[in-house]
Amino acid sequence: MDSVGWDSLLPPAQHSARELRDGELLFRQGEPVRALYMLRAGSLRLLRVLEDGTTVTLYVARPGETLAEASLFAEHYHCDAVAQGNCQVLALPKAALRQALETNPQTSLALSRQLARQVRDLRAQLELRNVKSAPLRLLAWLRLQAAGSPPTVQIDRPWNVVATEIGLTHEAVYRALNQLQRAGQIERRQRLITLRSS
Amino acid sequence: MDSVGWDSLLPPAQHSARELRDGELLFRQGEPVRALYMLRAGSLRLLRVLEDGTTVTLYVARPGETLAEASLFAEHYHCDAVAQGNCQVLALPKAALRQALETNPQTSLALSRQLARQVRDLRAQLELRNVKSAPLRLLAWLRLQAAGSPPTVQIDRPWNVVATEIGLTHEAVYRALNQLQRAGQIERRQRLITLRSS
DNA sequence: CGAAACGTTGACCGTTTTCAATTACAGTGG
DNA sequence: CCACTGTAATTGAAAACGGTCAACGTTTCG
Repeated sequence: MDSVGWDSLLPPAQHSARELRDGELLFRQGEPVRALYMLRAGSLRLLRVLEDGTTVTLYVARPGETLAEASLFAEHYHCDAVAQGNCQVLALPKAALRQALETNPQTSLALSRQLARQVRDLRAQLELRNVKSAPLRLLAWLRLQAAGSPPTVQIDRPWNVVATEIGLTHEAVYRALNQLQRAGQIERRQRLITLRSS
Repeated sequence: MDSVGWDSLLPPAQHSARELRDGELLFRQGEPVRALYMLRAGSLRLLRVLEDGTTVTLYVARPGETLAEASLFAEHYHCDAVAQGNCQVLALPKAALRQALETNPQTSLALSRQLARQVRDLRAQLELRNVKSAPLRLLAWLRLQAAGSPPTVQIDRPWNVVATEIGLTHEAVYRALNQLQRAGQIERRQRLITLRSS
C-alpha cells in the first residue's frame, strides 16, 4: 500500500548499489546531481552546514525511502547526505529516470505521491517546532511516531540524534522524558516508550 | 521559467474561479478534498489548530502557487486555508485533474516539480527553526527573503504575521529588529529592510 | 469618529540552553 | 581478557533568552 516499487521504475541493469560506512558522505552540498537514491538499509541524515559551522539536520531518511526527489529538477544538491550507521543505497541514474518519468504516467504519479507525502511530513515537523514546551513537544513527537495499542515507540537511534531532530538539546530531552514519566504520560524502558492515557 | 501554466492543464471549461475576503476560509481541516486550488491574487495562510487552541501557520501561499498538491492523494484536508487579505483562487476539480495526470506525462512532471519546490522550501523553513537566537533567526529569514544589491526585503504583511511564520512572538521580532539595527546588520524604514555587511 | 488591529517598549518569570561533571557502555587493540 | 577510548546517557547549577503580561502610541478602516 505504501511501496510503489521504485526499483522497478528502471530495468535492473540501470541500478547501481552502493555501500556507505557510518559517517561517510553519499553526496555533498553543491555537487551536481547524478542520480536519485533509494535507501535500502541504515539511515541517512540530510544536513546543511550553517555559516557558523553548526550542522542542521534537514531530514533523516529511513530504509525504503527515496532521497533527493527534490533534486531531480535541480542541478546541484542543496544539502549533504551522511550515513548514520552503515547504509546500503540504490542509485538510479538521473537521466534515465527523467526519461522514464516523461514516458510513463504511472511513474510520474508515483513520484508525485512520494513528494506529497514528504510535504505532509515536513509540515508536521514544522508544526512540532511551534510547541514551545519541551515535554509537550517531545510528547507530540512520540505521538506521531507511535504505533499499535497501547501506542509504543521503539527508538532505533541515540536520543541525542532524536534531540536534534525535534530541535532540543539532548539534556532537555532527558529531562522532558523524566517529567513525562513522572506525570505518568509515558512509560520507558531504555529506548522503548509506551504512551499512557489521553 | 517558473510558471508551468497550471490553468492550461485542464480545459478552461473545467475551471472555476472563486473570490475570498480577508479571513474567509477556502477549506477546512477534515473536509473532503474536492479540488486543487491555484492562487491568483492575495495570499492564503495554511494553518492548523492545535489541541490547546493555538493556531499554527504551516505555510503561506503567494500568487502563482498551487495549493493542496499534498491533498491530491488524500481524502481530506489536513489543515485550514484562510485568506490573508482578499484572494482570488482558481479551482481545478480533483477528479478531472487526476485523470489528466494519469494521461499526460508532462502534467505529472510539472506537478512533481511543484512538489519538489515545496519540499525544498519547507526544509529551509525547518532549518530556520534550528537557529535558537531570535536576532539570528530573523536575520537568516531576511537573508532568505532578500533580493537585489544591496540585498533588501520589502515586507508586504504585518510583522506579527511574519513573527508566527518564523516561530517567534511579535515582541521578540521587534526587539530582534532593534538589536540588528543597533548592531548595524540591517537598516530599516518601516517595512523595508536593507541588509548590511556580511 | 470610534473600534480594532498594528506597532512598540518595559519588566518579570519560567524554561531551556550552557557548562560541567559523572556513569554506563561498546568497540579496539595490546 | 582487560585496560583504553569515545560516545551515549544522566543529572546538577547558573545564566541567558524568549515568552508572557501590560501599557500605550499609531494607523487603518468601516
